[in-house]
Amino acid sequence: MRARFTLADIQQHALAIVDRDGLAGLTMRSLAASLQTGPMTLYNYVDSREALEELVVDAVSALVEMPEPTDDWVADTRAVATALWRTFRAHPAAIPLVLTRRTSSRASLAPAEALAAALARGGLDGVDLFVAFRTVSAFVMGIAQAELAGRLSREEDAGSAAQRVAALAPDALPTLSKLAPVGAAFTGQEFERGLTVVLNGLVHTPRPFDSSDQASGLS
Amino acid sequence: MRARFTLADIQQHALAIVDRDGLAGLTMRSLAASLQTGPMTLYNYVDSREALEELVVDAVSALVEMPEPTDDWVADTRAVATALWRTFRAHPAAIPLVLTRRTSSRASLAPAEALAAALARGGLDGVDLFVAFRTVSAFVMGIAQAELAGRLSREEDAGSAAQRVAALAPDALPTLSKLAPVGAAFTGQEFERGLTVVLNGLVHTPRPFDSSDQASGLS
DNA sequence: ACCTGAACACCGTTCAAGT
DNA sequence: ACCTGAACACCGTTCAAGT
Repeated sequence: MRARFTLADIQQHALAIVDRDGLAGLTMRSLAASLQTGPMTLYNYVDSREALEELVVDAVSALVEMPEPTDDWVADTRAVATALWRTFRAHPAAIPLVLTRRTSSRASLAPAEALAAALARGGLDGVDLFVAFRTVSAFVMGIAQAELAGRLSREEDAGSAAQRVAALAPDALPTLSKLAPVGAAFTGQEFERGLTVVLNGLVHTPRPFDSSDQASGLS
Repeated sequence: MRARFTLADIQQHALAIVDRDGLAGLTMRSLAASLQTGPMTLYNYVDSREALEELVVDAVSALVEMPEPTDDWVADTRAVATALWRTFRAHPAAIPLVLTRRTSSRASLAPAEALAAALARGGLDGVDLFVAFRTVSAFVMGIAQAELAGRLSREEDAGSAAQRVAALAPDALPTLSKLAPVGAAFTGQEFERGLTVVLNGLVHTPRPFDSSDQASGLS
């Protein structure tokens, strides 16, 4: 019998389930039901649940709309990071998978290549390029998890973090107590502004990068 | 009958299981066996598996060795971030929980307060303080996941990422192909150097932070 | 009140049998 | 070769019964 499904079918249905029901909603059984077949049929296409999750990561990665390079490497770096951010925002429940599951597919490495290429156009290479790549990646992944995945999966409103902090002794957490209402009111621009900070760091860190070249707080 | 266990007992055993057997090794049943009791006994101390995982996050957070404040806010910010990094490095299997599970315990908010306080000592407040806090947090969390959790849970050696990339068409991934061997050879200093980039960004971004104040790539 | 065994409704996956 | 039902070894948790 010929193959009933394509890998793309499976990816599409799996991502749809994650988007609709969350990560816990995706099981071999629920995916099989979505494809109108039995659970064991999936094992003709996928080795394991782990492999299925990597397929979801590939599907999400393929949705990143890569920008065209320009002559401004900082703007290009920002554009790639923003493209990743937009994709994560559209599929927040999949973020933990993207952070956790390692893939080597073309789809998942294409955004990484675009990011590395933009940084290389800024004259970074060798260890400096590696550090810059890891730093921008870590920022994008970390803020996506904190800002997008946390909130949605837990059905938190914007003010709940503030309430949680307020419930504790404010004397022991004076700075967080002041910060919490700001965070509740100010949503959706952390990414852009935080990315500006990271990019300014890339521009203003002497090369080669070296942690002994620490900027003084008095400058 | 009096309580046989304390919450600290449960936290200690749970974290020990995660450290030894990984996240998948921690189940209500394995934890109960470790405590020499039945699975249902745990429900006298913990509402659910989710709550148990939050307890593990608290246990990890409590291990962060908070530095004393000095008169240098940049050094203090670095010290708090580094303390977090050291704790994550000692318990890499727990990192996905720390990234994913939200807690409001004193233990887990203490490092956050220390970080926010260090940034506030640098003159940051309001939205700028919030952005700076999120940015440093995102960098620490993101790089911990990428550098520590990924490698250990998958038993990857340092060169496997390079091999994966090399296995693909290098023509399509020219920058990553050059970058992969660098990453394989250069391990363990991404955090320090990346953190320097982020801190330099904080120092060199005009206040109030605004993404229109983007540094030019020509500076 | 605190404890806990039996049982239920799941889950991923092995195995063996179908076509 | 590709498909797939039955069954196995798990899992978190409800329920009810113990002390």
